Amino acid sequence: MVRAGLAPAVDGATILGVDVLEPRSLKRHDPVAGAFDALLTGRTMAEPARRGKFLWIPLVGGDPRRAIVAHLGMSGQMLLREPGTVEDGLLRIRLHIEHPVHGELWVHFVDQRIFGSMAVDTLVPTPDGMPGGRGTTEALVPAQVGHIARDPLDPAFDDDGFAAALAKKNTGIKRALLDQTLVSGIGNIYADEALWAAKLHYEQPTRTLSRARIRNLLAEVRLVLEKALAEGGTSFDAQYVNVNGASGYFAHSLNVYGRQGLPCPRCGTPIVREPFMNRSSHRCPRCQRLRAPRRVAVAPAV
DNA sequence: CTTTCGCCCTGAGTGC
DNA sequence: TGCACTCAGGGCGAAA
Repeated sequence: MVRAGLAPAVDGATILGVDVLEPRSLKRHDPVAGAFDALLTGRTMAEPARRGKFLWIPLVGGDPRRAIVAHLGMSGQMLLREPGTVEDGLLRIRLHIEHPVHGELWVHFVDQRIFGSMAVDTLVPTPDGMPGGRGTTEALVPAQVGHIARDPLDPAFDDDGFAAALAKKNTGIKRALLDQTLVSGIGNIYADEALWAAKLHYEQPTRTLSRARIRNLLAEVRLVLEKALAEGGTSFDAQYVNVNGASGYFAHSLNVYGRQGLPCPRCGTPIVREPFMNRSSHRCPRCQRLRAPRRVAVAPAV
């Protein structure tokens, strides 16, 4: 939704100037190729693309091809503003752009916790030759995003490859969902929601999941991601606004996340919250129990 | 090689 | 009232 909102304003626009108010917001930028502002000033942007939680805006022309890369972290936002707008102290980076139709605009990278960051990065070919991400037809992806898997809403996402990877892994299903090299775009909240919908325990070993269960889980993941996109994403920061400035809460749609002690919407059993990877997992203790594998692979007794 | 862990960061919230 | 402390999140490099 950030990408879709940004697209009409930046596609075809030229960058007139760059203000970096918080250098720490450039931690993804490798200065070897040049300074962030110098690489951007005077360049024209194409349509933004997205893969997982990374957003990038390709620059038109140039050799090598480059793109503005942004990771919004948890608290990051890309906001469109009229020039002269007063922004509060959370503004980290500003792009001053001029669009052939919309005229001059400011693009604000606002990030309270400085977990997100921006960079100028080179574009490299995708190994599978498919478009680099949603929003682009070019088979290019920023170098630093190359190891990130496609997200399940990407038409080029490989369902069978994902299932095959799960069969080989020795880990729990939630760890796999959060592993951005396997599948991207799923954070702690969406993982809990999708696992609840699929009636799976977060520690269910991936190798015990049948193809049918994996298919079902992927379908639930897609529903969660689509709902989140439609509602403008999840954020618990009260000042959350989308690219047009409208408020976008998702919290009212949550079935398990943050609902410990409250009844499971499906069976009424109180939701529990359990420590997991220095974070927490929420699940229904009745709907989401560990399942025995259908076929147990037992080593033959000697 | 695979898997796990700690750190980055800061405002909101909690407890004394 | 004020202070100390905890928590939340995604990605990355280090450690196991």
